Amino acid sequence: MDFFEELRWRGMLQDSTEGTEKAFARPGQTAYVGFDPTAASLHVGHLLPVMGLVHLQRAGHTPIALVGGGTGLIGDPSGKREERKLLTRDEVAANAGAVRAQLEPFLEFKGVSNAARLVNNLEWLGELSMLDFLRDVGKHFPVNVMLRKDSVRGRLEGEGPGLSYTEFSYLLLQSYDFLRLFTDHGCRFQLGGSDQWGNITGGIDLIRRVTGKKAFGAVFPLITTASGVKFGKTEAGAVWLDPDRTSPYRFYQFWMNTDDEDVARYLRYFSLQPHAEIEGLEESLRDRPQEREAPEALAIEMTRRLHGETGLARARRATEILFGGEAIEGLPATDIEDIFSDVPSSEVPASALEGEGEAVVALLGDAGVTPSRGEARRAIEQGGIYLNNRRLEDSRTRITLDDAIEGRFLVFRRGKKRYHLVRVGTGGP
RNA sequence: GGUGGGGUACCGAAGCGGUCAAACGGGGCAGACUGUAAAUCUGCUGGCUCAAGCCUUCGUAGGUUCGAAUCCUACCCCCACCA
Repeated sequence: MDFFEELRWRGMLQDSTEGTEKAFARPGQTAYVGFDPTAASLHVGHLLPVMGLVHLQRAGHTPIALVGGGTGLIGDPSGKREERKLLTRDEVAANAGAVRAQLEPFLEFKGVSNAARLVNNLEWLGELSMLDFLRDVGKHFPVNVMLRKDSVRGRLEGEGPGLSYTEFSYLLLQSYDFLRLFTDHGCRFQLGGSDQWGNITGGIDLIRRVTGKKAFGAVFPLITTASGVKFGKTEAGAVWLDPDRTSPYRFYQFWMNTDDEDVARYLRYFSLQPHAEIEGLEESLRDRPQEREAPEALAIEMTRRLHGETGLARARRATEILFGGEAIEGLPATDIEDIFSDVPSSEVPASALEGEGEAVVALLGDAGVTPSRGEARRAIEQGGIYLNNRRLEDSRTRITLDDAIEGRFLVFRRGKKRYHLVRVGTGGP
């Protein structure tokens, strides 16, 4: 199965420019995707273009991941309603380094003939002189055409502050990137999210005007969720690839919690299992959804790929304890420490729990389990708070050292699955 | 620049001198049901408090009044039509 058929089977092809499929039919093509380092970590929303590169490489082509160390300094107006604040050079450089590391688990960067390459557009954009740029690149961009791009038009017609000259210029920079990759790396293809269509065709036009040659582009669909929430968002915020921001446990849980309606689509997007395997999971989802094979397989595969066997094992272990309904009191404190290392935690001095102890609502409010003491009281009265997996019955309960497991940990749970670990301090104020 | 209409809690939107912490809808949280799903149903949804109650909130700053989200003054910001 060639690259294009693969994308189609996976529902990953939103649109492509004319002739793209035919051009890809020849082996040994090179294609790129750009990632602007606007944050210190990629998040799951970036994963679809990443998977695009993965499938590209598996089909024998050469992927280039372009890190936008230069374009990240400018800011892409595509899909944005408002002008964004500029990041500093240091921020962008730091972010660019992180992006690079996060792509490693997905792509083969060495040891194969079609090894992935990683380039940073700061290499050429950084030394580009304004006058050269305007003469060599700007001359090829009719402003009337630029004004018709959705990314620009949306900002001009919409309400709000419009669009700065800086962001208006973004299209030229990304187009120039494509031109450079075309000439320097023989890269004829650019892939990206559907919001990148305008930028990609801009590059194709530039390549044609400058070199007279043809380049191609294809875009992936916007990932939707059945609940209408933006893909990759949870109550806790974005789901990051960086384990310091989103622990392997929570990353695993994110996939586990995927709506039934979305699981099949996500499997096709993200799973590298054989097609038959994926189809089998789809069948399982359809015929015996209560067994939850499909979301579990998805969670396992994604967590293993990003965080390795160790990360997966920890996530699984914590999941078993946290959702297996086991009594927490029987566990040794050392296990608790390990299992709950991924869960939000706070600390309380042992002295506060001596004697009369502390009112549970004060503890919950101060620890951030609930936003306020009042809400802690309400939650308890509604049966929504658990201590060491046992429901609290009375909002006037006081917590003493006796409640702590081995005198060290209090495991609170809000609702079905939001845990919080309170460590009992060894002393001090 | 002229004329008219607005700015209410997370969002939308009622209220137009006291009974307003503020209707209603959405969102959020919890409970029941389940499969760590969806849908549905129920409850809660400013803070402190066991509670009575107290404190903060209706664009901003003043004022009138026993009492203001509601009336007056100034200011800021939005929207519509006109120029």
